Amino acid sequence: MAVTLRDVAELAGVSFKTVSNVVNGYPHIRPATREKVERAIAQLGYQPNLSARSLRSGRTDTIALAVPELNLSYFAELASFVIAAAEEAGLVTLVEQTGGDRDRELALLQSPRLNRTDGLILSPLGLGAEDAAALAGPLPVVMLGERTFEWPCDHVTMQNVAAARAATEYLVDSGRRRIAVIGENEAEVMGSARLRLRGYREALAAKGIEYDERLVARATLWHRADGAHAMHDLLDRGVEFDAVFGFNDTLALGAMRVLQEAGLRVPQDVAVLGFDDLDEAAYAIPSLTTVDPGREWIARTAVATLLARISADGADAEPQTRAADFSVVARESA
Amino acid sequence: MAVTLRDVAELAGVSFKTVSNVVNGYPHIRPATREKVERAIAQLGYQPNLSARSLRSGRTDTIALAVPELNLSYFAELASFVIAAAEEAGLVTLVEQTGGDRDRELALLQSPRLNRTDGLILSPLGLGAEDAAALAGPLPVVMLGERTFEWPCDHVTMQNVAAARAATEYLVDSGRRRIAVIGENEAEVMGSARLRLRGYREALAAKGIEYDERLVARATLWHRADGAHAMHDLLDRGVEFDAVFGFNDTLALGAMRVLQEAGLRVPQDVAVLGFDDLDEAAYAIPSLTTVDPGREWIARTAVATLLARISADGADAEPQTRAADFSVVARESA
DNA sequence: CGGTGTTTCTACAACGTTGTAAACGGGATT
DNA sequence: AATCCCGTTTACAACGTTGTAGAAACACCG
Repeated sequence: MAVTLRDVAELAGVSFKTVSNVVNGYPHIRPATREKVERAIAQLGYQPNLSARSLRSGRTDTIALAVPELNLSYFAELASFVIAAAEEAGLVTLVEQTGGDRDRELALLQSPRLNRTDGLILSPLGLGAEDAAALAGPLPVVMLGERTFEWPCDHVTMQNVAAARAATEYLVDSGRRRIAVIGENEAEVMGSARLRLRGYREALAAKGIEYDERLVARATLWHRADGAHAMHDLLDRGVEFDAVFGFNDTLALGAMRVLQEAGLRVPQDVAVLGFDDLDEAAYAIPSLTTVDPGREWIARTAVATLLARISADGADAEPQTRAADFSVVARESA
Repeated sequence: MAVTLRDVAELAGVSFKTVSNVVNGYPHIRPATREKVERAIAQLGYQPNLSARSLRSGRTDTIALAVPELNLSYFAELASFVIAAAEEAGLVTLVEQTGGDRDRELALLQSPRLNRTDGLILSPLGLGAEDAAALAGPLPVVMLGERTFEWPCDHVTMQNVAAARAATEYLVDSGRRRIAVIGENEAEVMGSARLRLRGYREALAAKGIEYDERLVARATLWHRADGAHAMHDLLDRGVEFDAVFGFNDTLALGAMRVLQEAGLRVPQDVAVLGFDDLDEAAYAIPSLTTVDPGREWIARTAVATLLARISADGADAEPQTRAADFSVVARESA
C-alpha cells in the first residue's frame, strides 16, 4: 500500500513523529536528521495521507465553489479565476452546479459533502430571506452577489445597480430613448436581475424618460437561447425600441443574433448592450458594448475573504460586503 | 463541535457501531432500533465525517477533472457535463487547471492532492510519450483524447481525424478549394491539433487537392484572440483562400470576426467552419457551421469508465479506448 | 564534573470512522 | 430442559496523521 510516516521513519531510523515534524516544517530539527529524513522521503516517494491529516487537523485545504451552471460563460470565467486564486493560496477547488435552483442550493448547504471542505463560495439564485438559517452552520460561506437579505455571511459583489444604471445612461447619452431590457425574472428573488432592473429604472428616472413595462422581457435562465427567445417576443409584440440592454452578455448576444436575422442593423437601428464583458463579447459581430463588472477582482476577493474567515478566528468578525469596480466597455454594438 | 457517531449512540442508547451500521444500511437491524437511531440522527443533525470515512475506507467519492483552462468554452461545457455525470454517480468533482502545460500536467499527476481523490479525468496537452511513467501510479486515470502513445490508461475521445476529415470534405463538397486551417501547433505533441490536421490532409488527398503549407496558421492556445491573430497573419501574408477551418469554434469565431472586419463576406467570400459545436456557435453572425464531437457522450463515458476502473477490481482490465460519434452541423457560415 | 537551560526527539493519545470477530439474545430443535 | 442457530448488537482494533508533554541529548556555565 501507500507509504506512511512509519515507513519513512523506519528507513530513516527516527520516530515517525520526527518525520511528521520534518514534513510540517517544525523548526527544531538537526540538519543531519532533517537530511536523513528527507532522503528517506524521497527514496520511498512518501506523500502525506490527506484524509488522515484532515481528520486530525480539521483542515481540508479545499474550498467548494457553487455556481448555477458552468456552461454559462460568465460562471465558467468566474470559476476559472476562483480556481486559480485558490490554487495560489494552496487550496483545491471542488465545483458544484446548482442550476440556480433554490432546492438544490439548500440541499448543497446541508450536504455532508461540504464537510470535506473548509469553506464555500456560493453564487446563489434561488435562496431567499427565509433561508438565512441554512447559512448559520459552522462552515464559512462567501456569497457572490449583493447582500439583499440579512444573511450572516460575507458578500463579494459587483455593483449591479450602479453598473446597470451607468450602462443605461450610456445608451441614453448616445441618443437612445426606447430601451428594451432582457433578463427580468420575478422568481429569482435575490439575484442580479432585480438589481439591474433597478439600475435601469434609476437611469431612466434620472434622464426623465418614462418607464415602459412593455419594454421589459423576461428570461429565467440567461443562455443565448433565452436572449433570442426574449427578442423574438419583443419583436412579435411590435413594441418599438431603439436599444436593447441585455442583463448579461449571452442574453445580449442571443438577442443581437435575432435582431440581425430580422433585418435590423446593430447599432444603426438598434443599439445592443450587454453585461459581463465575456471574452466572446469582443469577437461578436458587431462587437458587443458591455459592462466589465470586475470578475477577476471578485474571484480573488472572494477567495481572500473566505480564507480570512477560515484562518484562525476571523469567524467572529462582522459580515463584510465588498463590491468591485465596474466600467462600461464601449464597442461597436452601442 | 460536530456531532459524531458516539453522540448519536449515546442519545439512542445503543453502541456507536450500531449507529454506523444504520448509517451504512447494514441489513440486520431490528426496525425498532433503526428507528431509534434514525430519530437520534435527525434530532442531532448528525453528518458523517467524510475525512474519517476516507481514512478508514480508502474511498473518497471524489474525482478530479483536469483541463487546460476553464475559460475556454469547450472545456467549460465539458466540465459542466462531467460534474453533472459525476454527481449522478454520487461523486464530487474537483477541478484543476493545467494551462495545457506539460510541467503542470506532470506536477498534477504527482501531486498529493490527488490522493484525496478516487481517480482523475485528464485532458492533456503537453504530455508526451516519455511521460507514461507518471501515469503508472495507483490512481485510475482516464485520458480525454486519442491514445497517441502507449499510455497505461483508458482513453475516451472524439474522432479527431475522421471528424476533421469530414469537415474538410464538407467544405470541398460545397465548392471550396483553398482551405486555410487555424490551430496547428507543433509543441502540442499529442493533442487534437495534429490529429485534426491529419484529417484535413486526408480529406485534401482524397479529393485530389494539393496540400499547401502556406494555408496552415499556427495557434498555441485556442482562444478567440488566437484565431483572430492567426487570421490577421493569413491576410497579411496575402495567401488566397476561400474557406477557413478553425480547429475549434473559438478559433473560428475569432477568425470570422477578423474576416468581416476586413470586409470579406462569410460565407460568400470565405466559408468558415469550426469544431466543437459550442452553444455560442449557433448564435454567432453568421451562425457557425461546425463539428459536433459528442461532448456530452465523452463526459458521461469518461465518468463511467473511471468508475468502472475504481470500483472493485476493474484495475486489472486492459486499457480501453472509446470514441464518440460526431457530426457536421451545417449552419450559415459554410 | 555536576547543574542548568536549551534544543532535539519521542511516546502517547486523540481525530471519527469501518472491518472483524465475538457476545448476546430468543426461537426452533433435540 | 439443554442445545443449536440465526438475527442482532457490541467491543476492539485499526486507518495515518498531529498536538501535548515529557524524555533524551547536548551545550554552556561555574
